[in-house]
Amino acid sequence: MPILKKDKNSYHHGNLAESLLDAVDEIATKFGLEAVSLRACAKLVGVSPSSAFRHYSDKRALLTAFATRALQQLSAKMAEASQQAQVQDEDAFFAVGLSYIDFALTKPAFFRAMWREETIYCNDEAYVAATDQLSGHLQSGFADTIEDKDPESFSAQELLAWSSVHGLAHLFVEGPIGRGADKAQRLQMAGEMIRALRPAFESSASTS
Amino acid sequence: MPILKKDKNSYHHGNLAESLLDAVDEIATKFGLEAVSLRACAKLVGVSPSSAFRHYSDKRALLTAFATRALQQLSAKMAEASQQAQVQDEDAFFAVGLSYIDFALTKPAFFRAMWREETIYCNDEAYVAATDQLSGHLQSGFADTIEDKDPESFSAQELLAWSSVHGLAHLFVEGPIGRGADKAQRLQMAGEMIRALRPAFESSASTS
DNA sequence: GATTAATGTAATCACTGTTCACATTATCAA
DNA sequence: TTGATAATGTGAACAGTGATTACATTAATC
Repeated sequence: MPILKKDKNSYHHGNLAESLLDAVDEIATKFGLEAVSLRACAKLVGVSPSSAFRHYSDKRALLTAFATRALQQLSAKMAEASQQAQVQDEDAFFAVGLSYIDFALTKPAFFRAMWREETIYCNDEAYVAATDQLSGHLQSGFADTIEDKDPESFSAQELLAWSSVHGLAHLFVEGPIGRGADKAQRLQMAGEMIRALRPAFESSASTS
Repeated sequence: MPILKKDKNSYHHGNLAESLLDAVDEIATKFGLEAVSLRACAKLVGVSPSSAFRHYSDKRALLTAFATRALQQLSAKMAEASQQAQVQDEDAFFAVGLSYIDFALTKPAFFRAMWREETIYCNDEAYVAATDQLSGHLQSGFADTIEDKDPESFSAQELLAWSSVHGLAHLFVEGPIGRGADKAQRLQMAGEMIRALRPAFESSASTS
């Protein structure tokens, strides 16, 4: 279990950088991403507001670290889904895509934090690495042959795969789609959408 | 031309509600959506900060109105693209989808403002109407038969159409895709993605 | 022309991110 | 062990934020 609140009698916290991320997690989950403030995080951890700046140059840097952690969590879920699908000899992309959307539905505040150029430092080394890892999981789930491919280049079909899954996830979280539906129904919709995508992948000779 | 700055000698502005939206437009375009503050808007219009609250109950209400206006602008672009495609006997969905992505690339701050549940009142009547109109344009561009359909229900293919186009637009604006590319190159990528989507629409009997 | 509603203002509030001088503690060489 | 130094946390301050309130000015209406 992570240290969140500081021992009141000790001057040093011991693990403040991590604990601040946990605080962002907790506040964002409970009250939304907009409710995350440095001061609220510091109070939750039991530390003065200014201490945060010893570990993060900015609020933006803190949110960047949080986004990076969220991306890694999503990557782990996708890897798990992919592995499980291969064991059970099921469609790997279906499983990976569904886990992507499931994550967005389960942790909407995390999903929001991941993709926000104005609130994070999107050229941060760790953040970029995390997005690369993510796209790698999608690509390998999509066509499980390629591994060492240039993460910058996407084929039209790979672009389509990521875009459609990401788009539905985002429309669920921020848009008008699926407003009246619960999570199970939304996952059902997602499954049908991914299935409808299959014909686009089978005729591999369609792209010039 | 819209009234932005108030006549300095007159007490009343005359068109403050609209002008505040123009101010949001200008600031968001120049300095990003995060830079939009009520006070900055008021200053730009030449009016005291508190006057904004006579026209908008909230900052959130102002941003809701702005998002609504942006949605209407996007709808207009899509309608135009659809019409032009039909005149030239081209693929309507291709044109509509491309114009969706083009809008996101041209006015990223507007696109950001549209989809942000925590910063707008997403149950606002006008906002909901604007999203309905938007989805209608996508549906009619996708299959130009349906018109009076329930905007709440999407077929798997319609879901796929919106999600993929929206997803790529969002990944361009907030994500790591197309970082090194300029606008023309990104539109090229978008065109290829939409083309790759076609096989999913041709076999209409694929859905149960 | 007087009354009333609409609209803009100034002062003020709690809260935010951020900085800086300072306090406390950990680390490590002598 | 001691003492120097780096690391880490604190308290007080700053300007900027959204929001509220009592008040000022103007437009609309009868």
